[in-house]
Amino acid sequence: MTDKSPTADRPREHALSAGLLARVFHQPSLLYFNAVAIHLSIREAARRLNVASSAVTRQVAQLEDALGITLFLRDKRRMRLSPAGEILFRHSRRLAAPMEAAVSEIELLRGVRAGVVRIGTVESVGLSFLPRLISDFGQRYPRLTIDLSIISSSEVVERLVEERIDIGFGFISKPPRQIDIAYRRDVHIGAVMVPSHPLASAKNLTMDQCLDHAVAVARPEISIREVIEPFLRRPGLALPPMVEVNSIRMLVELALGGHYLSVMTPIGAQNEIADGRLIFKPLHDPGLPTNRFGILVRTGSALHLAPAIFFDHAKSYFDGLQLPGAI
Amino acid sequence: MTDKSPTADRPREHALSAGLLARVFHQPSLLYFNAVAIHLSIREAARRLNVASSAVTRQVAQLEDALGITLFLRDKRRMRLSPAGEILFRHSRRLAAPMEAAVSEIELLRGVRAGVVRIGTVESVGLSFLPRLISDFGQRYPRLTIDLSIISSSEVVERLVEERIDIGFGFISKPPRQIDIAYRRDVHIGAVMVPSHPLASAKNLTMDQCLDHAVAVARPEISIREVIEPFLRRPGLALPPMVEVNSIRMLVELALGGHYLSVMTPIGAQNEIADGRLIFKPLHDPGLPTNRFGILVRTGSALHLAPAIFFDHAKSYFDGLQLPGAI
DNA sequence: ACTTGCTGTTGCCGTTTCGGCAGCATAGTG
DNA sequence: CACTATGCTGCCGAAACGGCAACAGCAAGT
Repeated sequence: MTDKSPTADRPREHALSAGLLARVFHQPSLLYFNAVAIHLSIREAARRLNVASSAVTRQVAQLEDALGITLFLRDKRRMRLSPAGEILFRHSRRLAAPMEAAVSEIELLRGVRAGVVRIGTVESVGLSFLPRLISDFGQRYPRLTIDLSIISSSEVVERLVEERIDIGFGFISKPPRQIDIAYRRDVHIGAVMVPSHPLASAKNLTMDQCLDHAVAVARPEISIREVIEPFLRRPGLALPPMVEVNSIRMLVELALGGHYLSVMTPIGAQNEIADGRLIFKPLHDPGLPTNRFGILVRTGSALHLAPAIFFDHAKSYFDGLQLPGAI
Repeated sequence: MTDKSPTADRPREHALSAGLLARVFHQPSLLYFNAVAIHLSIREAARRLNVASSAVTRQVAQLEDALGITLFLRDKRRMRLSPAGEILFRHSRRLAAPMEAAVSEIELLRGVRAGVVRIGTVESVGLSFLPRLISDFGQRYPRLTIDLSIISSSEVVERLVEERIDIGFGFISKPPRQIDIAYRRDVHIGAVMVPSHPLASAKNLTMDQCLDHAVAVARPEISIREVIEPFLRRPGLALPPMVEVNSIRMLVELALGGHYLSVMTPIGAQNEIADGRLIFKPLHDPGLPTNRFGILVRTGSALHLAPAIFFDHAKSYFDGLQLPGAI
């Protein structure tokens, strides 16, 4: 009797071959049709399939009857695909991939098959979302290795182009041609501060108001800085003392200290925002763009199985996430 | 007995439904698995499938045995998909499309189904390649209507963006974001002239040499003109008398006249080149780009069936074509 | 012209698979 | 407690599959 415990499987003595998968999923008439289409001979197809030629003849005829379509032209001793047969043959080639992909993914799931996903992420995403995402994923796919690098946005792009990572997480608004933002969420830029900050109750907060106070911002090598740079100005007035740091985590800590107001997205501070220790107020400066969070892959080339599964997993994860500050 | 004449079909009294196609192509175990995955109940799946629940139970169990995988978790009276079952279920959704597409295309082929392809093309391609291409296509798909417009390259792009045509043929090197060059061939730009022209025996012909003679070129609204414009210069010397026309056909006629040398690609003159009345000599000016011939579609949105089939047909046609002047 | 070897198809039959019916054990609901 | 629902199993008849033998017709070799 079958074992009913979760994820218990029914061990097979042999791996699942493409031929066996075909027999499991598809009708013999389709299999025999494909074999005849390949060999253009009933007898040769029968030999390859290890069945009698009469079985092949009957199955093909039954398929033609069922569809009401002539699939082969019988020309003396030769079989030729009819135009309709060519069409069916061409489309039926697309049936193998889903089933083989399903089985491969199931084997990954069961730990029968191993794999590696190489990830590059900016710190704010890496420290906030990926731990949970990767933990969920690792439990589900125990034989998968995850190779994670916390790097800058520009280095995410660089490593993707150089094929040193498979998937990138970062804030990039204009990637190079070789990179595709396969998933994107736009997030407001704003001020993160303690609830007791003087600006905590301000309506329609602007950068100019922020600059009346001590401000912490990211250094130029962090991509958000490029976005807010044009707004770090106040004509005719001196800028306040600012702290420039190269860590979003440090911006959060500075805001927690109470003295500084940190200019950032809420990503990286969502825990503190959720439990009330910090608040996030979007900036309303005209022309201030949102920050574009994205999951990045290389353009064109299909992901290998493990990174593809991880990508789907990450996409579903973020789809179901109430991203703070999201539009 | 079946009619063996070419393209004779076996008429059916009813159209082919998705359900019937599923039964024709796929094993009942997969069909019943999918039904249970949808309804999470053996009895409900059985009702929808119009079979006994025992049949469903057995087919699902046989699939699990065949694959060596547990697909459902039986929780008292409830069925839940196992992780492996979720994977198979997700991938099996991709099986319907190829078979339904095959049947739809076959119905187009048989004239059971009608369709329209709206095409926009530049004159040079429209008059030279498309007549044969469309003739072949029309014979194969008798119920398809082809709506052809001969327009400028820029208008090809414009009409694609406005969804007034489905497929465009033209020379565009930098399409807007909404347009994809789904197929491209690069073609040399050069001089078309009669064999008796003084430059007919020139080696490594340049624009400067051409400008020693009477030259015919395209007007600015034809895209090739933009490409060659920077080369229509000779510092310190006067330009020769030039004819500017808005018809590639006219360029060919002018070249045939013997007096003019026409600056163009060989597309539009390939018949005259093939039979020796004209010759084509590529220009060797440093920095002169090739001209990019392309089949254009709208980015992202999938083509409807008829345009998709026409696109495949056109692609195969050009793949098998010895395009004169091609790189 | 004859012979041999190949093709696809058809008749017949045994085996395998499918699915219905009846009944079982168990869980949920009134 | 009674009733209704679930998934599963034993048994059996029907349907489908495929093998064997033979056929008709075509191609190639002698």
